[in-house]
Amino acid sequence: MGNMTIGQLAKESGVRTDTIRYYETLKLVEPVGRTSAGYRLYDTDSIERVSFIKRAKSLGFTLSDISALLELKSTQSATCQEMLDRTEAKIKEAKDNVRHLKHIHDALEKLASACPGGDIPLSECPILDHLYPKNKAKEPKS
Amino acid sequence: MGNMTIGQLAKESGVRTDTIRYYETLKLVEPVGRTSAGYRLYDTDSIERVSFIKRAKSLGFTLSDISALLELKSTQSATCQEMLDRTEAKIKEAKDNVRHLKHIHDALEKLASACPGGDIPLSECPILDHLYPKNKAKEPKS
DNA sequence: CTTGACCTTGGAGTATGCTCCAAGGTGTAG
DNA sequence: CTACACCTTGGAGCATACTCCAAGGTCAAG
Repeated sequence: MGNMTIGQLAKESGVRTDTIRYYETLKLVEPVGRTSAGYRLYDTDSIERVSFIKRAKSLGFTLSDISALLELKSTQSATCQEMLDRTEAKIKEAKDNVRHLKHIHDALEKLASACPGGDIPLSECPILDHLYPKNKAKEPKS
Repeated sequence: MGNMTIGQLAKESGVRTDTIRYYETLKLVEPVGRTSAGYRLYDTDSIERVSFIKRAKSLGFTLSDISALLELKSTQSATCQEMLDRTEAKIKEAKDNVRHLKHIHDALEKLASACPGGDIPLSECPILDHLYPKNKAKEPKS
């Protein structure tokens, strides 16, 4: 086997040739061989492997995570539990990120709802005043 | 005014001196003057300004956004509406990010719930099979 | 006068995941 | 034989927001 050049693998997997070569430097993919001229050769398994990287990435796994997953996969004694553990760690990460972003979102919403918008001068904007509270610092109630 | 060195400003604002100098290269802060020896001098306004950057950053504004906000702030004719617009753009960004992360989260949850975990060999793991579906490709039902 | 904490500048390094480039070799169609 | 598309390598660049370093000047205490 070894019926595909890097360009063809790129087309099949939807990943650029440069990216595939970059993945090779990270030992995520390896050509199955080389032509006499030095061209990398790949087979259908390579497509699966590159597609796997793509899918895992879309689920939030970093290339470093993926490297670990591929190592795990090639370990004879590896169990489902280990895969589940990694997945759950990623779920926790996603949850934490969602929580953080929601916090930001809510704070922004709160600010926005306090702002009347329109042609009111910026110096009286409650959003800006919250962020940069030096405006109208003190102004006796007289 | 100009009663503070960069180290004191750092302490007051909770931002490192290096970071303040970095912000200076981006024109986000400027010392109000220099000593005869060339030391940067700041005043209490500088604390407000650096604190503003810190707060805006915590709400998801990038340094580039913040640069634009500061420019807006120094514009005479600026209105509340412009601040509100920027805030709402950030809200949309946050929403989009939350949506994306939730999507990832849900996909991961779904995978995790299909996985029994335990000592089952990885070759039979439904998570891995989803990501790298070459396992047990075909196996007649015999 | 020395020590030590502070300040200066310019530039390099970190992390992530590519993306692009130059200079050259290869392979195929007409 | 000549295009032209493809392949090779090594290395640089991008974006973001710092962070650290070296080599040197400054300042206050003892």
